[in-house]
Amino acid sequence: MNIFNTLTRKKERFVALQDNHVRMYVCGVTVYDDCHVGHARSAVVFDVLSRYLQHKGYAVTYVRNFTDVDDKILKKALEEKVVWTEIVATYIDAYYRDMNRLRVRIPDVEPRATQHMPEIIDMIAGLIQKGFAYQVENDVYYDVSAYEAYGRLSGRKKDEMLAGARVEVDVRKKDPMDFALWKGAKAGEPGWESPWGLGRPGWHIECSVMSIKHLGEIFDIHGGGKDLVFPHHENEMAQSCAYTGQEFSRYWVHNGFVTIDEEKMSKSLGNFFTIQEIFQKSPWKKDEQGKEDDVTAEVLRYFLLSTHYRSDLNFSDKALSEAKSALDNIYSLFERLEESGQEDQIENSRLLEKALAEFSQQFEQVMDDDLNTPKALAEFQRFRGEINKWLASGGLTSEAKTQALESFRQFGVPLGLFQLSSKDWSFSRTFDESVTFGAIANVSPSSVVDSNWIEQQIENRLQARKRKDFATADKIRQDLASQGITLEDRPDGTTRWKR
RNA sequence: GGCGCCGUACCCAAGUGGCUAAGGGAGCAGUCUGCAAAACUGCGAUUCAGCGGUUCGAACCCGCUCGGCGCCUCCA
Repeated sequence: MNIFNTLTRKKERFVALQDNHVRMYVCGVTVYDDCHVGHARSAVVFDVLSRYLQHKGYAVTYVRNFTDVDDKILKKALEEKVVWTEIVATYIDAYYRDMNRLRVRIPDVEPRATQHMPEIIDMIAGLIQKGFAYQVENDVYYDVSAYEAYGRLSGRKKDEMLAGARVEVDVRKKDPMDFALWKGAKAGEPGWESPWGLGRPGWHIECSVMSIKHLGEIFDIHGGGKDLVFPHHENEMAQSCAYTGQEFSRYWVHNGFVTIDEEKMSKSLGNFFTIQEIFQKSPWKKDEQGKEDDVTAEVLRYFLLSTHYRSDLNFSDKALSEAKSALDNIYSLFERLEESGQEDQIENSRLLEKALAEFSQQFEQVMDDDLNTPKALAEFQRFRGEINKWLASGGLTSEAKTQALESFRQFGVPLGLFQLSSKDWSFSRTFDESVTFGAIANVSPSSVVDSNWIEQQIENRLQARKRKDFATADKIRQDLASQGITLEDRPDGTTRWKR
């Protein structure tokens, strides 16, 4: 497959370092707050990358870290007046909760900075020894002037960046671009024993240490959001290459932002939605059995994959409901494919086989092209259209239907889509257009009109229809409609309602 | 100030040198239905922000202009 490499700024043919084994490292999160949709995107994108590599037959070793000691965590602990480790525990739990709901697979290794202190200290000591780092009081800095390739990943030159640097420069640093490898502990801060006194690692060093430890000095893929390109990944690469004297990651993969009104979703702008609140406010919630999140997760994943991973993606209620509508079509096809077929429709069934071969070939081709998930979804939709036409013109054999359904499920696996039962999906149709993820806080739509009363009205209407008293039946429908409730009569005689 | 990305139908979004410019949403029409809803079918850009250039040929390459965004500071 081909993948866009930030390092070379072009699509490159992906060749694994070792036969069919792919080693990938993705920067996870700093656990000091709930994750928002931007984090969800990154998680889903790399989830799909790892799934697709597996689909292609690679064995994948996927490492994703937790940054579990850092300034933001300590700040949060002070604000909340709790021990910093409690902040870490709380948000790691929250992270797992969100990732599970999004059906993001758990990586093979999830290392934490605090569990790698001896290795971190070793690497820093090694960098000092090789002349790439220097100590100032209780801090250690990486010396960018000792590493001439600095700026290679992000495509910038040290001098050019200086012009616009808006940061207050620590005068003790040799070069303003030098960054901390080790930070001496100030009073009240946690610290680990080191040759430079009590302290904690700088942000970038942990990823170098943990990727090298778990994947080796050279590995295949290093990923993250595009905001990590500079300075995080630039620094990681500089210190790793300086330390090992070799290449570090061979392919650097970065996903685009999630935006709100075309502006980057971020904590500082305050324009973010947490994954948790998306699920809580979801209009597609079901009330029973803990399955309530499946539909929302499916919608969110479809939405996140409907734009190419390197482009920015604008988040809105409208975009989510469009994803829901697109999925409705797929799942309603599933319902029809689950019904028994017409055994004499051999010709259509033969055409289906041909279309299926073409679909699977197209799917791989577009996914091979830098993980073109929007096009992959378009291929699914196109295939759906073809099947519908055969279904409308005579039908398909039961065998063909089963085969078609299984293809959707099989090729849905790399995307983490199309795995729900059509039944679970169809009973989720409770979309309420008045629900706005941002505006409506804790108003449950069902609190407006009592559902028991609605059920009673539906029963009354059913009786009226049985007597062929359509005037009464229609009046009941209209009354409900005036309160924003739509009724839907099913072929099996039951009536479904939605607000 | 430096570096970079983007601008495709009413909306979202693929396509990045040559077959009819994918797909989804919305809309409209039809099928189905007691009526509806849902679903299904059909319709929909002579045109790709604007201008100029390269080329036998450009939405795709080059230049300029306009508009939007990002990184250079913690950030997925």
